[in-house]
Amino acid sequence: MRISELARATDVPVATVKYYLREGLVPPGRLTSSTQAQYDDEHVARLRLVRALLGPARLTIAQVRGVLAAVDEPEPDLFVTLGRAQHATAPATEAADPSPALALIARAGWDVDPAGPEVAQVADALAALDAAGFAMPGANVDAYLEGVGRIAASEIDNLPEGSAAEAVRYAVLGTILIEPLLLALRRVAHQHAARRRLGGPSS
Amino acid sequence: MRISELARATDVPVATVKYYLREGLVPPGRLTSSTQAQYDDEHVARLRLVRALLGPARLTIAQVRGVLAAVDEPEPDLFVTLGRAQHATAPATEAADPSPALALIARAGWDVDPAGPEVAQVADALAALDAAGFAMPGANVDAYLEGVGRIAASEIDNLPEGSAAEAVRYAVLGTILIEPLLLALRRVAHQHAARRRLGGPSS
DNA sequence: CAATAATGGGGAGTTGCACTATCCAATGTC
DNA sequence: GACATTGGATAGTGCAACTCCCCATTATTG
Repeated sequence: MRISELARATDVPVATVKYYLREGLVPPGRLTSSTQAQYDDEHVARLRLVRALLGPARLTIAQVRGVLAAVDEPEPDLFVTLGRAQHATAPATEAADPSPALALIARAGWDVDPAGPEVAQVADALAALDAAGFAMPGANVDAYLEGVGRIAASEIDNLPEGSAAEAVRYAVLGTILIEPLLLALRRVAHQHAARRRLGGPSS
Repeated sequence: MRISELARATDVPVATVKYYLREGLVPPGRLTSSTQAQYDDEHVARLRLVRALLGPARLTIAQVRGVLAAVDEPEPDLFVTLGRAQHATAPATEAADPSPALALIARAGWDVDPAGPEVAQVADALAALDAAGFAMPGANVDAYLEGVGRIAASEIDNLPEGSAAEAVRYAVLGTILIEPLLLALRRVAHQHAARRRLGGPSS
């Protein structure tokens, strides 16, 4: 298919497709002449993925580039690849004090790299809560650790068995793309729980 | 304190404080003359809150305005207030098909307003996953519902008992400010679970 | 086969947002 | 009384993500 068909198939303006091509988010088509290139279903899929990462997942162009690089990498080591994708999506951290984060993680009994960017993100999140003057009710902490632990365990358990590349794709994209769903579900669950406790209008 | 002290206390440039005043995110100080106003600790707290919402929580100025309006409202009905804050932070939804979202919610057994913005957000998130060509392993769905349900139930159970205003503040801010923490914790939990299953390097 | 439309490629312009800089007259401070 | 600071307002900046436009070269069509 030509670029205009690719654009129509994904509902993305042609100019924007060209922009993504320039930015290297979508691989170039197969040139059949100096003014013609062929695109296929993989380009369609890639373009949709880019849109999802830029839209709902709210990544920047540079972050998308990093994530795609990690996915495209035929790296056999899932650990290394996941780490690279994490690093690509991690916002510039400003080195908050990691000790509260480490205390949390110790409480959960998780075995992780204390110096990794994931821990730094937790540290940042805790620092931001603190700076905003928001004291987290201690009773919620265990719920957070258990709920999140349950989710993450299931996700890792259900990684596709097949190729390493497929597992990488699932791990990287699942981490990022599922985030909006989890947050939205939490809000729905809030509504349900609030109704139970506060007796809001029943449906 | 004067504006320069307020700025120093919160580590926000004076020009930016003025900007927030103009935008109505921070209430004006008490004028003592035409070129002097007094600010107090509440202004400091408010300013820090605004920074947290604009920074880690990634809200826009307009969204912050909406959230603060909900928090400031002496509305006794927590339901109405939470709904208003949700609406303020909800990105412009483009009306995805709600049936997959409703199926999910039915599976969880939650009693919620099927036409509310929360459900629409779930619908959008599911549509985005679909558009990106990412098929969620079905086995994870229950983990998502259980994990999120556990978290939300704890949060609602632990709302402060005191004044309605305080409960509103906790509910609104907790919903928004905790999000980065949950996502960061999930990534840490991933690392832990991945180590268990894949035998990554142990710490 | 001539006229029209579309393409790849690339530079420049636009939009939206969150600031940031500058100005000014009126005050506060030393 | 000299100098810095303030509140208030307007204009400008920087960045990210597009979007527009141009051009020489094909493709398509009547």
